[in-house]
Amino acid sequence: MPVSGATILHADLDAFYASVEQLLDPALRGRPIAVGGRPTGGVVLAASYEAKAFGVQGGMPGWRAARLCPELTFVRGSFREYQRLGDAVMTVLADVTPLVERVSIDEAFLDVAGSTHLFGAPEHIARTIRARVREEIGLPISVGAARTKHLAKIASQVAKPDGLVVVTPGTEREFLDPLPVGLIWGVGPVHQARLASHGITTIGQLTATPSSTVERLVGHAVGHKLLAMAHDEDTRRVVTARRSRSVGAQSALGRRSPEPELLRAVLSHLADRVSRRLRATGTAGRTITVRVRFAGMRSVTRARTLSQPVATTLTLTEVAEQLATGAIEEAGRPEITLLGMSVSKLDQQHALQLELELPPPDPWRPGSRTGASRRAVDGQMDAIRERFGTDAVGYLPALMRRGQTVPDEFRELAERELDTGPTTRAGDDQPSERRA
DNA sequence: TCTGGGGTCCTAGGACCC
DNA sequence: TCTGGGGTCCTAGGACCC
Repeated sequence: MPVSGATILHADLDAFYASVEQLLDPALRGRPIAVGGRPTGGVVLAASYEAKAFGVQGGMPGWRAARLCPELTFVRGSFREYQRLGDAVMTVLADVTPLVERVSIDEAFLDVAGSTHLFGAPEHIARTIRARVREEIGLPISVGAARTKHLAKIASQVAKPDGLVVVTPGTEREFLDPLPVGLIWGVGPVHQARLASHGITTIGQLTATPSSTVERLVGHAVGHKLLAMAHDEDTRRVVTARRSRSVGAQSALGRRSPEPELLRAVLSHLADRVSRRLRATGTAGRTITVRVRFAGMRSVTRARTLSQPVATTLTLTEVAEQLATGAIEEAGRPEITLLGMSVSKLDQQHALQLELELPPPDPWRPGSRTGASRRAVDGQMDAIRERFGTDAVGYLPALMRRGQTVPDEFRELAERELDTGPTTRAGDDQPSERRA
């Protein structure tokens, strides 16, 4: 039985966006580059390893990156290429096993327990993957192999850049103990600082700490999960399809006065994006959440749960507008820098049957319509886009466009598929006591 | 001269029901 | 005369991940 081998792989492309840019433009190879952002502002989405050597990181404001690395080259993202090449890598992975769990555009778990008789030991499979991605696609990819997802993920992080780390069963403790707690999935800067305040900086120290202490520091659930990970008790399996629990969209605006026209324009646009994705999968949701960020980075959320699932652009817009207006009034009408909305408590029934005659929040508004005519509007939009393309019609007036900081291609890239397929797991056809 | 956009999960308090 | 306990749902905020 190959069940005790290091049969879970985690494959993670190195500095993905930046590596693609260096692949596409040889003049950028070997140089510190940032994808996204500007020397004066914006946000760096990804940094090449040459840039990381200066301390430049993804998520960092552009002006700070430029200060850290004066010779940094800023490049605009080639988002369509990221999608294409990311998909190509996943195709290589799928040649090894059908049990591939894509976590993001550039990262996936594989369960190769059933593939060893065809392709050899996990370590050999990992080498093959790395060689093929390098030769056929031209990108560096790191791979970790271990008994569990958590350990495989840590191994791939340790392997970076462009490496392979196999955690041989039986050597887990000596591998984990000296590593920093920040490598544990779910330990971010805040928890790391709290643990450090009690002298806990390595995974080994964490395992030696009483659970009551850990839970006091980071909370009950997080503490429990964290200790399970530190003790190498990860039982998660590789899942090939997973349903989303929410669908959302947001947009940074720069500093803007919260005029009703602006709110209406932005929220219509966001509702259109969300509604389109809900419709595409026959989903609707009962809870609508709005986020408003004010100048100074303080942000608030307001939510409302309806008795019926909704999905139409108009209904989402109206509810979101009420929530946002309320939150802004409560705050004393300061300038706003971001608006976002999300729909949750999703219902998998076909959205067409829902939202039958939901009373409009404001029956006196001229734009109010019955459920049927709300759906008809969305259907017409879909038809036009089908024929003439996504940009042929939309809710994005010039009023809002001047705040746009990120190209639409990036938004599309960030959207996760709302997978409706059955959830498949590695090992479903095997005895369930395969793992403790 | 200040920070994107897509998500997940947890916590704590309150409302409400039995 | 003021008193129980459990369960569920909702809301708002926060930490975290890619």
